[in-house]
Amino acid sequence: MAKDFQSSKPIYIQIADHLSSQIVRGEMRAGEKLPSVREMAIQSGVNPNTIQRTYSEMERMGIVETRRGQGTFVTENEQVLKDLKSRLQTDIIHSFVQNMKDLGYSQEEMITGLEQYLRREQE
Amino acid sequence: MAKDFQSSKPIYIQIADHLSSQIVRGEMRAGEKLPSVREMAIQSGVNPNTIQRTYSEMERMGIVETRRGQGTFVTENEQVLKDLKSRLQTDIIHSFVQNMKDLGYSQEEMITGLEQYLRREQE
Amino acid sequence: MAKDFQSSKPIYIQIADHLSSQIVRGEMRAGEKLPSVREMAIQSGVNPNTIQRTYSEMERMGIVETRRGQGTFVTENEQVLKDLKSRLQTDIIHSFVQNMKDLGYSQEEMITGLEQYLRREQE
Amino acid sequence: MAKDFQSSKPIYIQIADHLSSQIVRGEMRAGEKLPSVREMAIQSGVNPNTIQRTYSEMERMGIVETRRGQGTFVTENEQVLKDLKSRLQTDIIHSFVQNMKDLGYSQEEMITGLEQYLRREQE
DNA sequence: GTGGTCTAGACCACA
DNA sequence: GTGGTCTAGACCACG
Repeated sequence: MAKDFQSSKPIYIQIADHLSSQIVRGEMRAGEKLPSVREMAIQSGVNPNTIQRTYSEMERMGIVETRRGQGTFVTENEQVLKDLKSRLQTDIIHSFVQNMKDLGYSQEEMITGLEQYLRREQE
Repeated sequence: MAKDFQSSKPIYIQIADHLSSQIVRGEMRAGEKLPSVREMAIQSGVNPNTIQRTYSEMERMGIVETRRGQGTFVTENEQVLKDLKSRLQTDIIHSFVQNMKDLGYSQEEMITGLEQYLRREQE
Repeated sequence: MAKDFQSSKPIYIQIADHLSSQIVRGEMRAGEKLPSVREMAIQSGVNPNTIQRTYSEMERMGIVETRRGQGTFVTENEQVLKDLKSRLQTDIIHSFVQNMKDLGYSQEEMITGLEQYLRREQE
Repeated sequence: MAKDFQSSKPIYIQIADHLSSQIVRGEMRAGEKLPSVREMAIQSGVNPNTIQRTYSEMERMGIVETRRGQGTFVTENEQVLKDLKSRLQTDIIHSFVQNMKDLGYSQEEMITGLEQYLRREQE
């Protein structure tokens, strides 16, 4: 049972994001079966309806396919997964740059700021 | 009237973020008076309650001070503003690094990814 | 209270279809406010959650926009409504033609079959 | 193995519809033997239970008859097959007219719309 | 007041 | 067993 959700985002989105990360990182392969709605609900310590919603959302995005009576599977369309990864990456970078720009940082400052942060983190 | 809010974040937060950016960038100076709630509401095309909430939130963070009968002012405590800028910057970098890590990127990939993005943007 | 739903399709889809028809037929105009979730739930004799789902689905399709704390409105993007109407019409005709073809009917037979049906209906 | 089922309809219905079309079009004649459940399952790449259900459904509608130990056969009652065809046709036309009416089209517009669609298709 | 999320528990169709 | 729908009732953030 893992119940560490931040209150800001909906739980069903947080779980979807988490699963998407796993898929994008290759921890779950194309065609692989996801835990059943009920099982995942127990694992995550939430109501099955919430997982249902997670899976629906992911299906809507094409990340996952459901086969009736069989379960939910990572899409076998590798192109979708590739696109997903690059889209996610671009979104993250884009919002980073946007936010830094709003704060008045130049492009150089963004890079040095990031490098400093990473150096500090390594210690 | 400017009504271009993205649906994801609460409007009162979006406005607070926008004002904070202006202050941090130095477009609004310490001690400067902000528009009245009513005026700001008209400018933004938004319900005065929403602006009220924006100002309350910013006061809670120590960014602005309200003086009864006079209005709302950017804090004159320069230290707070400095801290604000560095905190905002750290938050942005932190969430960037976290998100990229979730996608499976290494520290080097984060930097090169950012550099590529910026290079592409310049063209 | 109106509870005449066919069992085959999900209720939330049937309601969405019904609302879409009304919008497409011009009975609801662009920008017009839909009944609140709770009110619509009472009108339709279903649970508010079901209407919630109806509205979400319609928003996903771009037919409707929700403004926080204000309600749900028919989109003001007239182009979307035009496209919707033509898409719905094409879909209907397409599946009609496909089904008739599967039964072995020629194009002429489809038209005469339809004309006969309509003539019979008028009496 | 043919696994191209649209997700909306149950698979066993899709197969039943497909078989019914073949029978109505005369590709399968009265009294002809259908593939065994097991064989059909392999052909369709589907669970035998699903085919079983298809055949049951078709027997319920009087389209096929199962003879113990021999298999499943298209009914030899030609009247049933005639009725089936006309019933299927009427159903298709009926739902077409109903749907078009819901969209606000007049009878004339239904016919011209259909004619236009067919003309476009021919090119 | 509005829409959005979540839980609990139930029932159904499908494979 | 699987996913999908629905109800009942609750709580929350937003405007």
